[in-house]
This record gives sequence, structure tokens and C-alpha cells, in this order.
Amino acid sequence: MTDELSRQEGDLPSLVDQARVRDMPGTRRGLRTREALVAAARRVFERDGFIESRLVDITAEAKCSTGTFYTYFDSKTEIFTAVMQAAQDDMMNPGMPHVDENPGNTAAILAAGNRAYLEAYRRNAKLMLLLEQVATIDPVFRQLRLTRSQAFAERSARRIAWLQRHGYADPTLDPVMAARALAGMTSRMAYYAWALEEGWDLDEVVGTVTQLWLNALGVAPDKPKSDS
Amino acid sequence: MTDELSRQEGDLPSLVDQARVRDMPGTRRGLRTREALVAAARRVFERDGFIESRLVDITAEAKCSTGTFYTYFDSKTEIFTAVMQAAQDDMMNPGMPHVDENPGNTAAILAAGNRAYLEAYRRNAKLMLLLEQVATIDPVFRQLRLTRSQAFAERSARRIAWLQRHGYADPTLDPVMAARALAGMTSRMAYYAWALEEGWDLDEVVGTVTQLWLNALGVAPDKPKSDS
Amino acid sequence: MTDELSRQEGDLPSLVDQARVRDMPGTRRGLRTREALVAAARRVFERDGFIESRLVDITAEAKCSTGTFYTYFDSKTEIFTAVMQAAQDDMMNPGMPHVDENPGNTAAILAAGNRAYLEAYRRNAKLMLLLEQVATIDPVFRQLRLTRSQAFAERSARRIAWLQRHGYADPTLDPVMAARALAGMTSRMAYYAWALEEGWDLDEVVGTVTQLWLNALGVAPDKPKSDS
Amino acid sequence: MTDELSRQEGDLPSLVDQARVRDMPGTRRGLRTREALVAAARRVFERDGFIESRLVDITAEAKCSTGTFYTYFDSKTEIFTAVMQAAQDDMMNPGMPHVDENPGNTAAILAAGNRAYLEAYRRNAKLMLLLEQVATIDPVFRQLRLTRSQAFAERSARRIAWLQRHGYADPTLDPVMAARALAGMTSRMAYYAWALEEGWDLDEVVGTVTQLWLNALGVAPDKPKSDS
DNA sequence: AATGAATGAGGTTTCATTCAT
DNA sequence: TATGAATGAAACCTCATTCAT
Repeated sequence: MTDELSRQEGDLPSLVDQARVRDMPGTRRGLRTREALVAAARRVFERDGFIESRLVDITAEAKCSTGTFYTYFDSKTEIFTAVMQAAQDDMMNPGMPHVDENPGNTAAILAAGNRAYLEAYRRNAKLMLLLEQVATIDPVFRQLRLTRSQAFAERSARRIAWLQRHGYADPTLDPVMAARALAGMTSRMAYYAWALEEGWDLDEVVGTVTQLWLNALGVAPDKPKSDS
Repeated sequence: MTDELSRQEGDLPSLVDQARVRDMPGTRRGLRTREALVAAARRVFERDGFIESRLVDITAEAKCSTGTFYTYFDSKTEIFTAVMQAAQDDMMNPGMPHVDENPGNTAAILAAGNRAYLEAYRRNAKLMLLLEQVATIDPVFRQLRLTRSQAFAERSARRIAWLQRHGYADPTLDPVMAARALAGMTSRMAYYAWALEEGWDLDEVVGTVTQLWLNALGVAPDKPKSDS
Repeated sequence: MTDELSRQEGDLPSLVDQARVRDMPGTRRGLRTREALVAAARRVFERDGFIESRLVDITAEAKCSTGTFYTYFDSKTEIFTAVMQAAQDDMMNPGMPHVDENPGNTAAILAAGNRAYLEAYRRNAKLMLLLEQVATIDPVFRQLRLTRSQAFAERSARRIAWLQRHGYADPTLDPVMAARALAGMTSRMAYYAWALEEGWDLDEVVGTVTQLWLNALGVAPDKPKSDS
Repeated sequence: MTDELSRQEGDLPSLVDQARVRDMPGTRRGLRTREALVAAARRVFERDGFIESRLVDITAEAKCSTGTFYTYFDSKTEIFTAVMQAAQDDMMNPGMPHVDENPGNTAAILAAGNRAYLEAYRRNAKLMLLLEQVATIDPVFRQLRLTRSQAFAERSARRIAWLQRHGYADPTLDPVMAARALAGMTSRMAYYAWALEEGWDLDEVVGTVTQLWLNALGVAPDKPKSDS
């Protein structure tokens, strides 16, 4: 039982696999131009949204010609993939501190996982909003998100089932559905907090969300459920 | 304590107020044309999405000319408002059965509220997906959704606070934030179930979600929390 | 044995069938605009060639906006089809005078057919050059020309076979291949005379071509071959 | 009276003169690169046509960079000239066997000339189609073809005039125009047979075409016209 | 002599909106 | 109130050619 809950919806584990990007340029100059384009695209996308942004805005921001864009990308969608790609490492490695994986420590484990996730979300809030938008338009990205959140839920589901089997969690819950629901709750809170509104206190969100997870699963702070 | 939890994110209480539509046509013929346009727009929007749909598709579907469209609406956004408007009644009146509002009956109340909400969502799943899309584009609709979910949360928050005050719910939770989180969880589950995937069993979803609400709030099935 | 030789390569009998044009506009105004576009396109095509001409040249010539073009045509190829369509009547009805279809009159029949064809070609020389160009680009038009010239050759072939059977023509010739060759000769002469060069005398061309047909087929001016 | 009829439209006698190519590269390496480019260009042109082919396709096929192209050629047109140039030898030396140039042998001479021409055409059919296309676009190549076919016609015309003067051919024909017509017929047959359709038997085509030449000119198989 | 990234003019196409009928 | 042709700004994309390395 390792970091089963340390990743949640919003990470981008499979973006690489599903939306292949074309071969990287061979020369150093080409690499610099490509990076400039990706950075420019991120700024423009975050500023104007995916739909409202124009390729010419991106090339202008990157200080290159429209033709150059097509040297590296085939479409707005493709450079969006590259932007997400570049942000992936940060989203994928939320810098979760080590926590003792002892079942009696479930509260701390969940807290750490949620904090890591929410912090990563906050760092990339504009990008997440962007992904939300693109997912409503492009079925590929919609499917991507779905697959990903299913994968996350599965891990949480395994942890929940384990807790249930050992008497640490409410045995009446369906582990898969509960996992989906709670992961969805967390991601939605992140969305409210940093994609839409601004300024909720991170600690407060972490505290509430973790508490709700614990309560919802029926995990007693320090002893197996069956003991009560 | 009335139906504080019976409405959740996804309803459209304030659509009328924020996105004004122009005056209704005077003649009977005009009324019919307008209705045909709204119905056609709903079909086209649901089929193609808001962005991908063209006014000419809508007018073709409504069997009228493009010019006629502008007799009744000023823009694509305006007819979208009208479509949402027309769907509002169903979304607003989820047909919730009467439930005894006794605090000891909290489980049944929450179950009924969740069921009503989820059923309404399922009936209007495509429209909800649509709203999701438009909200990512149009700040008016984004704000609308936010305001609405805040309003819902406030009602849930009041109920939670009431339960806490009377010893029926975990007193350590922030009622406002918990309300946002749990309402978000429910709406996200509805989104997964009927906007993205297909075929989850309604009863199961209702059961799981309600159980999670109850657990999360620490509501004992039949006795105040303080009694335990 | 009627006008078997009265049509040759260059006519457009099947253009209608193969490259369907979209429905005609309903209103008188629309009809006028469409006609203006087709007329403008013919002028521009004849002036600049198909490849070199731009849609904007056509719309400028027709004094309408670029958008209007797309109300009536989907592409440059489609309006080219329409231009050919419009020229078809003239090419199809070369105004051949009545000639006595008596076998002893073969020379006069061939002369009349060739004259009619060559005159029609001369009237539409620029258009024929254009078709030549488009045929080298677009397989549809290439196939069209091939099918058409095959059809023409078949008719000539029947006439030749008839002449052979009755002893009026060289029986050693393959009627089908001879027909293809002689029709090709005539069309090539028309091409040289009026598509590339300018100023060959029509009567001279008709005379030479007819004489070559007669000689080539071995048709004696006034008596069956077998009599010699 | 030498090989006056052994060359016809389709050969490229004057390509060198009219469309100058730049100086050959000095080094062996450069020569190899240039040759690779020309060979690649021929393949690409034959595959995609002149208009549809892109320089980048050619350089990719030649396994060199786009920049290198401009070391050897100034434009797409120029490399096309070079491709034709390279094919010229084959087209120019159709490998015509020696035939006794005795006037009584006219049939054999014509047959040999036609066969040599048609075989060369068949070997280079795709290239001829290509030339056809470029000629419709580029006035230089159009003029080239015209000049060439005029030159050929002149030679045939001289032979025809000679035959007429000595009573071997129909004296009523205009030798120049008849030559143009018959050469055009032959080239058109080659075009039908191997540029458009496929599978006509070479011997049949040679036989028919030669027969038509003989008949058309009124050349008796074995005796002067005046003897008949 | 070779490279290949950068350029940008030049084309095509779309579609919300207007307006004369 | 209804019509539907006309508009044209605004986006997209291509590719021959240049040029710094």
C-alpha cells in the first residue's frame, strides 16, 4: 500500500501516450524556437482561453512568423498538447512528502495526498481551467480526462477496499463509486478555489477535504472501525 | 428547515435575472416561430455543441430563414439563454416527493434531495454538458454557475450548521466549505454518470452519494451525534 | 446512318452527368448573381488560365464579395464545371447543315462534320485550351475527356465499318483504332490552329483534314472501292 | 532524304537552347548531388505531377536539404528543365533501325519512324504527360513544344513534297499542313495509348498509324502514284 | 557544398450579421 | 413578420525561397 491516493484527477499521466507529439527539432536553434512557441502558447492560452486565442497571437508572442509555427505544430490542438506536456512534470510530481504508510496513519496519508494534489492544482490553476475548456470541445481530451480519473479512482478504490477488509472503513460503501465521488469532490474543490474564485486558504481546503474523506469513509482517527 | 438540500448545482434559478432575453413576440404566429427556433436550437446544440453549431443549422432545423432568427434573438448566446430558460422548469422542479422534515429523518431527506437532483440531471444530461461548455467560454455563464452553486451551498450550509448546533453533525467541519464540497461531489458524480459515461445505475449513485453525505457530515442514522 | 461523324472530341456531352452542379438559386436576384459569377469566371479563366486565376479575381470581376462565391460554388473546380456547362450548348450544336446521307456523298458528309467541329472549336478556342489545362490537373476532367473521345470514336468507327462492309473504304483498317486516330488528328489540328497559333484559314484546315480523312480511309470520291 | 520522318512531336531537340540551365557543378560530390536531385525530381514529378509536387518532396526523395536544392537550381521550373534534359537522349535517339531510304520503300521508312517514335513515347509516357501539363502552364514550354512540332512538320513536309514531286503522293495536299496533321495524329495516338489508357498493343498502333499515313498521303505500296 | 530553420506573401474558407425585398 | 442573398472581417494554412550557420 504505497501512494495509492497521492495522485488524483488533474494529473496528466497519460497525455504522453495518447496525444503523441511530433519529433523534436534536431538543432539547438530549433529547440529554442519550439520552446519559445510553447511558452508563448501557454501565456496566450491562459490569458485568452483556448478558443479565443489565435495562432497569430501565439507567433507574435513568440516573436516568430506564422510559417514557423507550422514547422513545429500542425494545429492549435497540437501545441496545446505540448503545453500540457510541458506542465506535466509539475502536475505529476506534486512533491508529496514521505508519510508512514501505516494503516493507523490513514488520516495523515490522506491529508498529505490531498495537500500535494491541491497545491499542484493551485500552481497550475489557469492551465486546469484551460484543460476544462478543451475537454468540453475536444473528445480526445475529454476521453483523456475520463480515463485518467478512472485510473486514479481505481487506486483510491483499492485503498478503500483494503481499509474495509481490515475493518478500518465503512464496509457498506461501494469502493469504486466512493472513490470516484471523493476524488471528484477534491478536484471540484480545487476548481472552485483556484480556477474560478480566488483566495481560499489552502490549509482550510486541505483540512475540510481531508476531514470529509475521513468521515465519508468512516475512518476512525486512531482505531479500526470494528473496535468501536 | 425546508428543502435546503433539495436543490443543488445544476439548477438554474437565476438564469432569468442575469441573462435578460428580449420581449416575447406579440402574435400567435410569432410565438410559434420563436418556440420552433428554441426547440431547434436545443436539438442542434445538444447534437453539435454550442461552438460547433451554426445559426444556419438552427434555422434549417426550425424550417425558417436566417433573417427570421434575428427577429427573435440577437445572437447565438441569446438563443442559448432561451434554451436554458425553457429547460429551467424541469431543472427547477425536480419533482421531489414530500419528506418529513424531522431532523431524525435527515437520511431520508438527503436521499430524496439527491435523487431528485440526479434524476433531473440525467434527464437533461446533454444540456448540462452544454452549459459546462458555454461556462468555459462565456464569463456571464461562468459567473452564473458560480453564483448559483454558492447559493445552493449556502442553503446546505445552513442545514449543516443547524445539524451541528443540535448535535446531529460533526461540529469540526466548516459548514460553508463542507457544503460546497459535498454539492460539488454530487454534481461531479452526475457529470461522470450521465454526461460522460453512460449506464451507471441511478439507485446506486443515489445510495453511494447519500451515504457519503451522511458519513461525511457525521450524521448518525437515527440518533444525535452527541449521544454516541 | 445519321450524324455519326458530326460530333468529335471537344464537345461536352457528359459534363452534365458526371460533374453535378448544385441546385440553382431560387430567386431572380440569385440567378443573376450566379450568372454574373459564371461569366466573370469565364473571362478570368480565359485571361489567366485555371491555375493562375484566384477566386478573388473572379469575385472582383463579378463585383461581389468572396462570401457570395461560396453561396453558389464550393470551389474553383466547381465553377469551372459551370463555365463549361454554360459553353456546352454551343459546343454541342455546331450548327451542321443538312447533308444528304448518301454513301456516295461521303466526302461532303465528312467535310460538313469537320467544318462544324472546327468552327465550334474556333469559337471556343480559349475554353478548349482551358479544358486542356484542367484535364492535365484533375483526373475527373481527364477521364471525362477520354470517355467522350471514346464515344465519338465509336460513332466514327461504326461509319467506317459500314463503309468497309459496303466496299467504300479500305478494309484492312481497324475501324475503332482508325476512328480514334483520325478524330485525334482533327482535334489536334484545331488545337494547333486556334488554341496555340492563330490565323490559320478555316477553309484550308477543313480541306486538308477532310482530304486526309478520305485518303486515309481509302474512300474514292465517287465510287465504291471494290470497283477500282 | 535522311531521317526526315524519324522524329516527331515529343522529342526535345531544342530544350537545351530555349531553357538554359546553369553551369554544372565542378566537384564530383556536387555532380552526384545534382544527379540525385534530378532523379528524385523525375520520380516525384511522375508520381505527383508538376503542380502538385513540392520542392521539399524532391529534396526528401534525394535525401538532401532544401538549401542544397538552391545550390543547383533556381526554381522548380529549372529542375523540370533538367529532368527533361536528362530524358532527352532517350527521346532523341529512339533507336531507329537502318532502313533503305529508297522512295519505293516509303512504307517501311514510315513504319520504322512511327515505331521508333511510339516506342520512345511509351518508354517515357509519364514524362510526356508531365510535359503536357507544364506546357499548359508555362508559355516557355508551350512555345517550345510548338516550335519543335513545327520543326518536325517541316521535315515531314519536305519528304511529302518530295514524294509529291516524284509522283509518289497525292499532289492535291498541302504538304505543310498535312505534315502537321499526320504528326499530330501520331502523337495523339501515343497519348491515348500510353499516357491515358493502358494496354494498347504497340504493333497494332504502329500498323494502323502507318497505314493511315500511307493512305492519307496516297502512297501506293509499291509503285508511284502516277502509275496507277 | 550542405544544412534546415525562418520567412511571409498569398491564397482559401467560414459564418455571424445585415438589409433590400 | 418572413425571406435569403450579400457581406467581409477574420481566421487558417502552404510552400517557394532566403540565409545564418
